[in-house]
Amino acid sequence: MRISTKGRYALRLMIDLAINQDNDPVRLKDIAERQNISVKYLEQIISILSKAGYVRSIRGANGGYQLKKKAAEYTVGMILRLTEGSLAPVPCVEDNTECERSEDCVTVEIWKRMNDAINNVVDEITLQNLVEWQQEKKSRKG
Amino acid sequence: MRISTKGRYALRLMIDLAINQDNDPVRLKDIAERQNISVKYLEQIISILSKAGYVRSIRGANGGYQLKKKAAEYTVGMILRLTEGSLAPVPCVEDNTECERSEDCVTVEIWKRMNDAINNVVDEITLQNLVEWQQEKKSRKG
DNA sequence: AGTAATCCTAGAAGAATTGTATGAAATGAG
DNA sequence: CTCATTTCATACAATTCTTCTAGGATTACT
Repeated sequence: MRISTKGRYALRLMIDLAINQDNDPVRLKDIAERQNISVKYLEQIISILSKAGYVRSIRGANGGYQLKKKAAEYTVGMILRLTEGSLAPVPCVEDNTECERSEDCVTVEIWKRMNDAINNVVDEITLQNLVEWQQEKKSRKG
Repeated sequence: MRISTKGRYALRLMIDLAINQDNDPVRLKDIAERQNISVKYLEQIISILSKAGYVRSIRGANGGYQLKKKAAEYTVGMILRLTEGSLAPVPCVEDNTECERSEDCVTVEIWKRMNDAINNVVDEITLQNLVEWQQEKKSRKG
């Protein structure tokens, strides 16, 4: 049960955007270097974030990306669900689609609790939290 | 981030074994019918459980499988981890293998919390709990 | 001996993951 | 206007994972 690189890279991308959010838009090229991810793969990932309206893109020379809203307004859950598709351990707990075995199914109680536990974590952590953790870590190091 | 059929079937298999645990060993054929899973796939799954010592197998005619221990002694976590491989959202939190980015990594905090949350759920639910839930459900249904 | 069960290994079809590759479109700079 | 730089769009390819199916070997009860 793994989070894929897509979701993990999306998080790092968003953190990078949040940290390097000055006046100028941030180029994918720079993010790619800092995060050690290929530009081409990042393009695909940010395209998802862009279509969802999470980031603003500026095309052409001196172009790049910016967060649309403040870092505190993005939760980890929003970002992961968007890029990963779903965080539910089984399909039936994410959209309450009943399966044909639901009459006899006891395991669904496991998945519900698991789902709640996961959501509790990812919906409570914001991008802002991550930025602060990053800065604390940096200051302790340096 | 899904639990695969392997893990889900393993759970249903173990629940079925726990419920139909009388004197006689339970045949895969019967479990397959009750759970609507192919015998051949069940063979592979129970082989994992058997090698781990979770079930006892009796070969030959009138053979089948039995739980080795009491249902209360198996947690959902034990069964899922065995069959799924790992429940950790990323590799680095399951065995504390440091990745080369750990110096700068803030997302690891997310994965740690997620991991703890998941483990909290699966390690607290026992096979016995599931059996009881099943029976309650059945009695409510009539 | 025959039947019914587990045991073992191989493999196959399809989907998901993790990217690359190619080029088009937009835009600022000179 | 042209060039360099950047985003945008789409295709596809290699690898792994998932989800089984198949065939036969082994064991043991009757």
